[in-house]
Amino acid sequence: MGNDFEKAVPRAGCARPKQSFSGPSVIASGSPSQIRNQGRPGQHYANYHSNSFNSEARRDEVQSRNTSGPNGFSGSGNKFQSPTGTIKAHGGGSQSNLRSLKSLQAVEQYYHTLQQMKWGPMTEHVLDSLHCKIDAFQANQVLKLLHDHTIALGFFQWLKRQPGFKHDGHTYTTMIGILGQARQFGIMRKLLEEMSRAHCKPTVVTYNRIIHAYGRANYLREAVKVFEEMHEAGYEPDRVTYCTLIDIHAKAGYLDVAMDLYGRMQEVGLSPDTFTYSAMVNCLGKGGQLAAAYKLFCEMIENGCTPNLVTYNIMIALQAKARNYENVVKLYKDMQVAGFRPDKITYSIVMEVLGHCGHLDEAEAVFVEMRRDWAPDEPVYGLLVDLWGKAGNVDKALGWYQAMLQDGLQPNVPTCNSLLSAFLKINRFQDAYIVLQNMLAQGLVPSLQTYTLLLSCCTEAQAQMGLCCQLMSITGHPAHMFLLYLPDAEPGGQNVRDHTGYFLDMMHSEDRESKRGLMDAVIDFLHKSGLKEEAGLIWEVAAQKNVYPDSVREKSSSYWLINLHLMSEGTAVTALSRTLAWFHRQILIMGTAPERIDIVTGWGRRSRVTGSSLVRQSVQKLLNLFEFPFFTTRGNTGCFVGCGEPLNKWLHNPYVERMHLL
DNA sequence: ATAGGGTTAG
Repeated sequence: MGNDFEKAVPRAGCARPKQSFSGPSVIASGSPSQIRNQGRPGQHYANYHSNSFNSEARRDEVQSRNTSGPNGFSGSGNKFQSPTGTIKAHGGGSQSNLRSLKSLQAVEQYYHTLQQMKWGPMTEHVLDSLHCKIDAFQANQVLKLLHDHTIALGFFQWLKRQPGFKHDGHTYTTMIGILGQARQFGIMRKLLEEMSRAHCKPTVVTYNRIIHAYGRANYLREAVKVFEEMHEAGYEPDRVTYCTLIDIHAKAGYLDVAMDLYGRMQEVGLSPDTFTYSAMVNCLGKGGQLAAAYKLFCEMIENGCTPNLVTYNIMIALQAKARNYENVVKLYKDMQVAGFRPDKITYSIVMEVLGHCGHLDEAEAVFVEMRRDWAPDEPVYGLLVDLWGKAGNVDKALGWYQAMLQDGLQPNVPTCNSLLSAFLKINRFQDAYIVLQNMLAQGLVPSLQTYTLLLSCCTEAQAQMGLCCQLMSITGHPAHMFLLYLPDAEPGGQNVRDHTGYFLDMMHSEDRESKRGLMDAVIDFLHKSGLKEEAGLIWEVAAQKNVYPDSVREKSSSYWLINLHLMSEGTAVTALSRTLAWFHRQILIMGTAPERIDIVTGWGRRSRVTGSSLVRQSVQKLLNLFEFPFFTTRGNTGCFVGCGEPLNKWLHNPYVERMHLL
């Protein structure tokens, strides 16, 4: 099944506004077209992004990126340290230094004016009253500092009306980039057209930004279309174009497409650079091919391409996740020998490793060490909240949450999720309720992860289901409507397929991991609630939509791998049953049968102890019950293998189609 | 003349 999906051109949807279910009545009676027509732009998701990073934090990032070279020294040259970050000023020489200073003042004036307000009729008057001439170069510098797209666009349009001012390719490209990041695709496109009319032809950079914007919002088809458009318009894609395409395809679960692009890039004579290598190392590692990732990392060095801090962080994180601690320590040292000081991300990776090994005190010690070089940010505090919460020590988790507030930081959604999860874990529902209410009161919009952890809790704590449901309901997340109005499966199940399809389309721009997490929780929940037919149908739709790209693949000709490794118990059983049923149908329809099937359960998602996995146990039970002819290989008791004639014979049984109902 | 894009934690 997976192979068909993976081979095909990415089918991740096309660009259209995100929709949200507008209310129960729509869904209850919901024909698909009704839902479509009544959908309105998803406020929910727009908010999520403006909340998850405040502009202060982002500026901080920009600053640290710009100022620290490999050794933490700031670059020399004509740079001014200013409150708005490092701005490279005009030319050289003492005469031009004065000019630079004036130019800088203009940039600062406009920036400070714009930063303080929302865009409104008054803003223009204030800008007019500055009586300060500005050219396209300076305007571009101001634009780069503005993260709010409404303000940026307001300023951009105001500039057009200034006598003597003319936008150029840079200001257009920067504006297009800001709009793209804010997912304002319509306006972005308009501006691209306008650009040609204004005699500023777009460049490769302009196209790259657009491709990136679509890709990060998960509109892969659209991103590829722009890539083709660009080609037809006579532009040659460069390293950045390829790097962007590689990254977005890998993130969306199309690792093979990413690999293919990597090859094509080299065929046209573009050698990979540090960014491209980093992206590739990351996507191989995340795709479960750690050995290949490390090989590429070494190859990169052999080819004379130096890893940067990000590359090291990626490689360290991958080794940490695979629990190869010796490699972690080695890379950590190599990184410092290469002249890079650990940054907040490096420290976070180390802290997380320590936390997961149960050494929370040492994780705290690393926090103290980090503090010597960096001001802790929200994610670092959030990590400690999470680690203590997972360790079951909610007092410590709360302590770190409060330390974060005292440090003047605003909590964000992931951190609240960690705290919420900590309370749920020890069944303190009243406190969980307070956390959730607090989130809402602060204008934080519960995320897919919030809903997912509540639903998982609901599945586990059967006795407290009512309380969990209450919590799920007050999140206001569309996933709740999806579950609440899930219809009973009609024969053939088309109604459930449609319902699920529309929900997943709505969740389009969420990242794949989050979607997988939610679908996993939903399927597990339904399976355990006895709605097995529905669970099976939902799994099929999710698989079709590439939410589980790694679950089924043809390793070599007629040799298939079913990977249940990252799934919950209910999902694993459902996925396995439906996949075997698919093989059954393939035999009947196409006459093609697999020669061998490996069913990999790993140790299961929640197990920390080798060999004691709930997933493995349930899968084995299921296989035994249906007399699936399997054996296990030496050294891997979590892998069930079926092959040859016994497998073929077994797959012919009609009951294979109904396995998931048991 | 000057400037613009892509990679990592939660």
